[in-house]
Amino acid sequence: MPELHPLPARLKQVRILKQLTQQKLGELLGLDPSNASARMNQYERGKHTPDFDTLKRIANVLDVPVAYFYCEDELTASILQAAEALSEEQKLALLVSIREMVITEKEK
Amino acid sequence: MPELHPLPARLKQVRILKQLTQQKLGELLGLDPSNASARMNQYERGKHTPDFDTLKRIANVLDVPVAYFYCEDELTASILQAAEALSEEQKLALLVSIREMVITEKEK
DNA sequence: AAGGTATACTAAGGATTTCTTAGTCTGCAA
DNA sequence: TTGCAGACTAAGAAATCCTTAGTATACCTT
Repeated sequence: MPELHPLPARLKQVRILKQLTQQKLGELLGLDPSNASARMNQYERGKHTPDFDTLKRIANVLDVPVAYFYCEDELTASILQAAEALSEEQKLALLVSIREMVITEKEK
Repeated sequence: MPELHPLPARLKQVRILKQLTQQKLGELLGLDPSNASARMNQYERGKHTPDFDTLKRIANVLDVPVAYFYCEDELTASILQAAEALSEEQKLALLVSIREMVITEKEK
């Protein structure tokens, strides 16, 4: 099994949502305009994987956390993205409530 | 700025928590025992970054989601790890409640 | 229909990074 | 002080990514 990387699908989805072309997105990251399209296409088709620095810039431009591109299920990806907007305090409260949910489920 | 990769710190933390040596963890992933220690050390010191397949096997052995290694703050990493134990239904409920939290915060 | 344009996509080689090998270094216990 | 476990590293071999130079596809416009 060659384990499928979640990045290509997530990248495409968010890029389309933000109405950017592969070329334009690449330029916004600061890639050389002469190869921005080629590189972004390679990432989006899963041909190659960006290094962390590039990944971070992609995440910044698309306004999602870096970890978003590594979420293996859709729902977890959405949770992560939504949680980004929370304050530290709210995140802590969230963590506590998730742990309660887990305990509650076990008791069933 | 060379953007710091979150993986080294997270990897070390979970490995220690599970009381594994770099060598032993590498072997559990299926790395060649003759270089398991060297490779795990390189990942943990941030000298090199594992490819997705290796990352996935590390995540499996340590029982955390792959995205955990890409979370840039501690709290978000914990949220992600905790959320793993939830059912699809519970995740959906969680997503809804996060979105409510965001709206509530805005109203202040 | 033909030509133009925008976007997506790709092969191939040079550039860069990782993996393997063969160790050294550090701390601690006998 | 010797031995051992665990952490760590340099350097070359091997693998992967980046750059170049395009082709492919869909959709307009004339």
